[in-house]
Amino acid sequence: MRAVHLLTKLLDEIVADLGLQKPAKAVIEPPKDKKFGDLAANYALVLAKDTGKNPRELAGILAEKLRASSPHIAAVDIAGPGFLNVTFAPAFRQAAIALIEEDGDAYGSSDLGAGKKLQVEFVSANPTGPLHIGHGRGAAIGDSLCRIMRYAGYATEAEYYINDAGKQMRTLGLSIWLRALELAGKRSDPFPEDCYKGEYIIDIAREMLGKDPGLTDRPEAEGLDACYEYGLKDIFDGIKKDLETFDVRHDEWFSERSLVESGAVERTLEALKASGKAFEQDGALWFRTTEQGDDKDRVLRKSDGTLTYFASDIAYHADKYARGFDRVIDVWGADHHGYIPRMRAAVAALGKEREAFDVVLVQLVNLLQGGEQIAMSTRAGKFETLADVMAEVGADAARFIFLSRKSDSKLDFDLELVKQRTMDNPVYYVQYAHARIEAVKRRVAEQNGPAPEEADISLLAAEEEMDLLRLLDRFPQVARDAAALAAPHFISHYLMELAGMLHRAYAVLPVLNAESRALGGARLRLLGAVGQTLRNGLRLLGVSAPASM
RNA sequence: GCGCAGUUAGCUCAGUUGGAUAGAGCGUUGGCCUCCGGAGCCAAAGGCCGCAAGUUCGAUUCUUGCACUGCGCGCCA
Repeated sequence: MRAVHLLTKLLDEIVADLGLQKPAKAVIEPPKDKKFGDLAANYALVLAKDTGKNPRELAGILAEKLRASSPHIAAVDIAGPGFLNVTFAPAFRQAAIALIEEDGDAYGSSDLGAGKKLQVEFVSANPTGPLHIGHGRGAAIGDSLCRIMRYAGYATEAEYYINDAGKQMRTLGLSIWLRALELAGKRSDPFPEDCYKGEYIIDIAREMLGKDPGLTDRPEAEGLDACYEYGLKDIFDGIKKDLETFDVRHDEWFSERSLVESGAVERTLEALKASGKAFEQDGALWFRTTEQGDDKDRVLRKSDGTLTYFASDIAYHADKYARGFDRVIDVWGADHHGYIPRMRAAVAALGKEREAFDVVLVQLVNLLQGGEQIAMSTRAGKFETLADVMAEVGADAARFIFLSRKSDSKLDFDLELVKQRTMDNPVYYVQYAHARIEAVKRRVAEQNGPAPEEADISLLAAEEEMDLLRLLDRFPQVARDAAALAAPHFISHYLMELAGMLHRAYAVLPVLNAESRALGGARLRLLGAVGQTLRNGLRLLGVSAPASM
């Protein structure tokens, strides 16, 4: 980031000096091959397009001015069609260490979000059963996103939306009630198809009967209510516990029922009618979402008088903005993608700009064991639930796998692989890099090795050392990109690269047996900076950075 | 039928404002432990970036068409 900043500033000044407009498509990035230098700029290429001049000629002018512009720039080469390949002076590279030491846990943070209030809503699973592995992926992505956005300067809150008002909830109460009747020997009809058939429903019913043997003697309406309330609480306690085990925290648990009961949904519908966005037809109330590009208009209140899920969802999002959030990110299962256009239409109708609402889609997780698919929707699989999977592979490994793919692509989660400690399972590779650095620090302290105070940073000149410095310098940009594109996998990929570079350097650059204590000390500080950066990145993923393994 | 995603090495996947010789891990083959942690390192082989057109100095990236895979298309939630 530092290097990019400097070069951007210098080039912008030069372009302005020449009386040219900074091209919109100007980009500065690390070249694919490090033999091209530290950073490559395409300024001459895009300026040539804008001005109609020869790109290599322009590059020559820019390069000459750039060479004279700063002592930090060691070399500027012109390559290919007109790239400017810039190499920085070693002292400038080496200064990254002091910067990282100074910034510490904040190295890589930014003010991209400028303090704007952001809400990330995720998991929000219907409380009709325990969380499964797919929810785990959503939880990992949502939680990591919160950490990344917070790091990038957004005032971020995590929220769980509880769908406790709809038909599914009545079904939950009914399912428990019927199981209770069965257990009490008062019912022998087949269990209805449309009720929840999971084992956990029977457990809940049994538990209720244990506490209240007279449950099934009560009138049905009363019994159903009791079953619903008890089941909701029981399942929610389980969900909260599962999320806790996964180190996922929500700041707010928002109840759909509270919206309905407070009249907020009705008020929202009235407002939509008043503004002409909603209309009556065929005895139902419709929302004109087609005005905003949806395929068809959507029903808000059915002709039987009941509300659709969409109706309360509009009220819910209105409530989010009313609570002062400038921006909202919903993390949804990819099977809900068809819902996005109407939700966008709703947000637009609420008078919010396009940037105020984003959806991160999370694709399905395919749970495998040794390459064999495990069914998740039935109760046949032993590892059906998130809790079971966590107990089997651990939270760190699971999170890293979830966060090492972009969210919008399918993910095979193979229990055998995730348990293995190989590069098929890179969390250990990254954690091992951190543990190794900590081990070196311990060893150096024990054996009275070189101290940081003895370091002469300018001795860091080996290829591996410069490679590490280059990579460390890139982290702030990676963290920023991850925030800007809501892409946690940028972080995990960067960490794998940094860990790989560390392992490579580790093999050839001893601290204790360095040529001098000044060099050993410098390497110690370099390793310290790598360790700090690894910790910062792992923290953004919610994965631990162990001192030993 | 319409819509949304995906298609990159044997396998699992990176690669966003169009750029240089398309990357990583696993797997395969061959090397490295008197030396701070071998959960590691080094090297080699492995590619019509789904197919075909178009846009231009340049396309894995943008446009269009086609193929295959997954998902979605209700006065369900």
